[in-house]
Amino acid sequence: MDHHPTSGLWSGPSKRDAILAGAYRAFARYGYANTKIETIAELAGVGKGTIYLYFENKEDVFRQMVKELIERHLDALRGRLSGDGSPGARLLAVFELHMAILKRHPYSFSLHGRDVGPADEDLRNWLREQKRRFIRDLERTIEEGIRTGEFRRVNARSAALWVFALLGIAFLEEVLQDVGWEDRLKTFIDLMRNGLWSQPNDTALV
Amino acid sequence: MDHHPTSGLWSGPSKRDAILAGAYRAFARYGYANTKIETIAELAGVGKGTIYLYFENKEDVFRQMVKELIERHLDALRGRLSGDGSPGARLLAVFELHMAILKRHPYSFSLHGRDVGPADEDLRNWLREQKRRFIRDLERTIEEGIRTGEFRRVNARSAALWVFALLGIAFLEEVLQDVGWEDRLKTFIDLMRNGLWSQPNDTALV
Amino acid sequence: MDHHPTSGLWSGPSKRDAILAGAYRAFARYGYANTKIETIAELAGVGKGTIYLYFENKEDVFRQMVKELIERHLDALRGRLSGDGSPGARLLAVFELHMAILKRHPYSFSLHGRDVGPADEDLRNWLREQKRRFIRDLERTIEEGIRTGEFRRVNARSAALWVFALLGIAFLEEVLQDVGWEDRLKTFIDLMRNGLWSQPNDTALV
Amino acid sequence: MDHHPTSGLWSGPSKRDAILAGAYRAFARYGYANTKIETIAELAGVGKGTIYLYFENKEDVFRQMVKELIERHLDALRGRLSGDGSPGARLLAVFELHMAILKRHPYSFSLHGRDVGPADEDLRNWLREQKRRFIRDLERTIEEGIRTGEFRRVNARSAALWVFALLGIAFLEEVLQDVGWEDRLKTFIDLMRNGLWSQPNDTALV
DNA sequence: AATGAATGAGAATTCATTCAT
DNA sequence: GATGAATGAATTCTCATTCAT
Repeated sequence: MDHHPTSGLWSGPSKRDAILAGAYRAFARYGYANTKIETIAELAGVGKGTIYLYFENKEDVFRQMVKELIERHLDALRGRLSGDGSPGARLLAVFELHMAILKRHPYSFSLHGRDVGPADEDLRNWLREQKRRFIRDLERTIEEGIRTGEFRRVNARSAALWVFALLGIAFLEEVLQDVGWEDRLKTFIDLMRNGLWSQPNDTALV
Repeated sequence: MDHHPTSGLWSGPSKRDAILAGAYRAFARYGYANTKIETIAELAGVGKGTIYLYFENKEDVFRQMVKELIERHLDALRGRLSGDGSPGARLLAVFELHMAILKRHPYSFSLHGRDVGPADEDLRNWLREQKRRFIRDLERTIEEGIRTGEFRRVNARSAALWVFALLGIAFLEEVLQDVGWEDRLKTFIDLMRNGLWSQPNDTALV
Repeated sequence: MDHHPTSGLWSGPSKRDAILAGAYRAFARYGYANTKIETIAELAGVGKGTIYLYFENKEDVFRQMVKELIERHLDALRGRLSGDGSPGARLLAVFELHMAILKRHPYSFSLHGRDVGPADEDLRNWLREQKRRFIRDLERTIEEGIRTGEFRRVNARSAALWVFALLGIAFLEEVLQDVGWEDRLKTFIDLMRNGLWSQPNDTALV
Repeated sequence: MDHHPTSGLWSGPSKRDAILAGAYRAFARYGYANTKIETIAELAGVGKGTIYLYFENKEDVFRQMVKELIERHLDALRGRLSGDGSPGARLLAVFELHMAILKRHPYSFSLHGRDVGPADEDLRNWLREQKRRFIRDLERTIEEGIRTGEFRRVNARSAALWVFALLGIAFLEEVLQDVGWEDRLKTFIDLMRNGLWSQPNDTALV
């Protein structure tokens, strides 16, 4: 069984990692506002004061936690994007991995979808930049697919946005638990490939 | 001049509306934890104490604000979904309206996607129910389209999820401002109709 | 009986005054480090939070308290310095008032002599400036006395320093309680007037 | 080169001395409350834990530091007081040395005059006792001078207080840097000898 | 109804002190 | 002896909520 790149989030022996792991669980469970530093410390198995040896304050713990979380996730996806196979195969691989990660880290959801904590300007900018970079990577892959003829001739930039949006399906986790992951993934990929309409059509809208 | 159903969110003269409008701006800008009741009062142009004449407490302000926001948004979309035209045309109309609303309410996305505030069980359940209901409506429309032959024979439930996910494109608002709304919308709809791949293909994944 | 200008320190009805009065008592009794904000609040008869409506933080309470205390004291002394009578008489009046104030405000001592709290740069500069100003006023009075022939021809600036140093006698309050105020004042004034030596002498030192 | 008794305060190679020297600088600069044990350790060039090998706690560091500082200073002055020469000459010698010490140890004044740290009963009593003893020594010298006719017939106890107060001139160090030490000392001594008034006068006050 | 000064429960943060290395 | 990472008791400070006006 392969060791999933993100399954052992903050599993290192360092106090810093222990704190981030505790913060992850606490924030996911209670939301930012309802998480006490003391709770994080308890979950991390360290003293309250220790947190302040490694982080500025509560907001800083949150910020660094989110940053590492997103960074690892996107890095993992990027690994697939620049892997082997045709652009289409790589795009599907990204999808597959994304879903797998979310499946194993239900908490991750809460963070994406629920309470990204204080709308810290720094964090917001960082997130924006990360998204931008990832979308750029998607764009290049799509351009390549267009060149090889695997993809239709679409606006690569907009298509990258579209693919990124599809990754947002994460949000729906808690919405429909009655649809199995397998089915869901299969349909998504089918739609991504072939679209919803039975007849090709690009009549102007409205 | 048509009066857009959701464009004038809380534009009424009532204090309650003023408070919700202030809360909307404050929560979107600072996040739940960093928003002070006092700030909401200032933005609303009322006294701090007044808020407690209309709401139970801070969480209640947040809850009602989100509920009304989502309710109006989804009601508007539902109006299009049950309007005139073929299932496909109605689906596109929903898309179009969704984008238009987000265009006018840039803050809105923060609330949809990220900062749903405190881990309030009640609100979370309500949101889940709303999404479920809306997805069910999408599902029925897609089933109808499949029956009429307009759509391909796909798993309607999963396809509904997929469409809902696409609405999440809202997130990208702040990410890529260099892509015009028109272009983006056109490409999205094209992809939704026809998919990204040039050759129809439904080989099993992996 | 005349109402002493500094006897009713912070006797106003305002919360701010009440807090400063409480702070005065608390700091004098326990020293800066051992004074809790809560204690000040209790002595002031207000809630803990109220203090933060009027002051930045503990250090700010201390700073403003000292400033007002010194300001009133020096203003009172200055009143005598610019009053009626010959320069010599005015100088003696300053002395007399200074001693009287210290006699009535034993706490004041503790503050002067014991724990002037955090060596806050701002406060230190302010104190220095106050002393400087007061010494300048003393200097002018001494110059006037030299002109009128009441005083000997000395370096007025240095003499002003000397007089100011004598006011520091305050410190000795707690040292020798066995010497009565009357005797002490009489001797001090005598020495200030006539010096300690029986024979005039200005042989070079060393 | 003469080894000035107090000039090389805590200059020994022992850790204990290094700590006291660091504490001296830290307390003088930041005040008791704002001085962290860690800062003292840094200034002393030792580890934080080392301090607890030589001292009970923070208060103990402060107490011992002040005690040694004052003890050395007063011992040095006492040496002059019981030296050679007439009582008047010895008094002037004390003055001279006092000024010299302050000149080399500008921080010193903060400790003498202001920030005697926490309202530690033990330290306060010790300081009172030290002052009392020194003033008694001054008193004896003055009595001797009165007997020999060098000094005028004044209340020796009050005169001793007066002289001690004059030593408080230390305070003025930071106030007036534009007056040279030489001029200042000369004027002070002149005033101490001859008084400020040109005509002997001991009319009762008030 | 409307207000905002006042409050204090509750959370964040600090830092003297300990103790394993 | 020396150290400094770790700790949690003790304090500062915040801010939702109340209530007299």
